[in-house]
Amino acid sequence: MKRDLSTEEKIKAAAKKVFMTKGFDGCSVRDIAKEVGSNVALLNYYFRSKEKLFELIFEGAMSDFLQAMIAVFSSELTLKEKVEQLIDKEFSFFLEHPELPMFILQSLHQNKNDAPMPSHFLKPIAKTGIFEQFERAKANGEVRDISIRNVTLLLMSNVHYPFMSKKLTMQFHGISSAEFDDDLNKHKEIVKELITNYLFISNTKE
Amino acid sequence: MKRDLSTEEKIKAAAKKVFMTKGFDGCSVRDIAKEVGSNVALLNYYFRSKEKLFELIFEGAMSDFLQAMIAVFSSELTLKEKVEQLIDKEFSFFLEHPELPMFILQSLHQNKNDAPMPSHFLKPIAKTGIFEQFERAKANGEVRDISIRNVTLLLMSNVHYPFMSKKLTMQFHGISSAEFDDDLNKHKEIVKELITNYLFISNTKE
DNA sequence: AAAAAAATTAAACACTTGTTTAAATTTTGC
DNA sequence: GCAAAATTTAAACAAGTGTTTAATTTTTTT
Repeated sequence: MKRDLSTEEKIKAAAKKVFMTKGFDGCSVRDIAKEVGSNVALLNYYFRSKEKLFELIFEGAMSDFLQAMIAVFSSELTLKEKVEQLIDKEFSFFLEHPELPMFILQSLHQNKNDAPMPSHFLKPIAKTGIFEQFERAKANGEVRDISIRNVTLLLMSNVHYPFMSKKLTMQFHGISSAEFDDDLNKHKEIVKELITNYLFISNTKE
Repeated sequence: MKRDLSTEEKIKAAAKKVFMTKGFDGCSVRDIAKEVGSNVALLNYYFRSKEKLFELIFEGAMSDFLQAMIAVFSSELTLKEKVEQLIDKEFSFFLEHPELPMFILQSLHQNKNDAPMPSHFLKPIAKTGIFEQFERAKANGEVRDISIRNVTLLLMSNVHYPFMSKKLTMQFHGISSAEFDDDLNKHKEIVKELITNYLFISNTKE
């Protein structure tokens, strides 16, 4: 019946690596097969088609993408602490998966099928109660009058973009990868101060 | 000798449209030929290859990308005014060319040839004297102690990312395109206040 | 150990890819 | 008006695409 499970996993790992770096259109199934050290038929044996394999990888990436967010929001911290932790956690997460923001946005940008984002990605976030906590803090006057959507946009811009723009920024300033990583660390601290100063009217805890 | 010039321009326009929306890997030369209403051989007659045509489009896009920046920096304004104007101008520019940030970053991300950014893109910026103006303001105590590179990263993050993340954000919050555009406008004002407040040290506060 | 099931392979499928060729058409210079 | 040049076209090219087929090897079950 069942044999070594690792073949299927090996294909997924190879597909993830190749899709992430080259994108769906930028690679062939033979690229992935070569990465596995096997042949193309095996890919379709386990995963029906290139597209199905991609969707699987994409959903996994999307899940990773949101995992850090959910972890922070689920904790028992004040809103300000959560914002600070979120920025810290996301930065360290993306330092280990720097291609993720680009992969997600690029995939959504040119998705042939306009399939909406599965709601099971959003529910866990709503379930953390972060939105209610935010509205409460706003009503209490702890937080500036700003929509949660604009807060999200602010956070995502400052946390995701730097990892997407590494090549552009390095070339723009003529700096090395190491120098860019230094800038990234400074950026993290700047963003933390910048956003908390802007959002939170006083230091009083919730 | 020479005939109607517009054929070459029509091909460039079609190529720009197709490359922008689908990316280099995501389209075929026949897609572009169909957009022109002609056949594939004509593309290579004018532009040798798909790659050469793409490079042309990319350089043009890159030039557009920096044009607003240069225009603002060349003016005779204070640093604070320049920052505010830059944000305004970039937002209205990208409202008309919303695919540009994604196209630039995606193209740089998976450029097979690791050709560096041509220096003739950067010289015009340096030539505006904006860097010197910034260092002077820092020495005068008008501006916080922060590197120009971090200021750039801050500005680009908050100005470019929103346009790249439209699909993600719309799906994330379940909002319409019009609602997103509203958020975008609010974001612009938020970013202006956020960044100027952070960067520029007021006399009273000191 | 034999039979059945699962996993893996090489080869072929039909189709698309970027590019080139050579012929046809249009424009230009005289 | 005519030849030369420039433009446009259809067709072909070899190589690459995702997928399928059928045969082979390996594993599991009996």
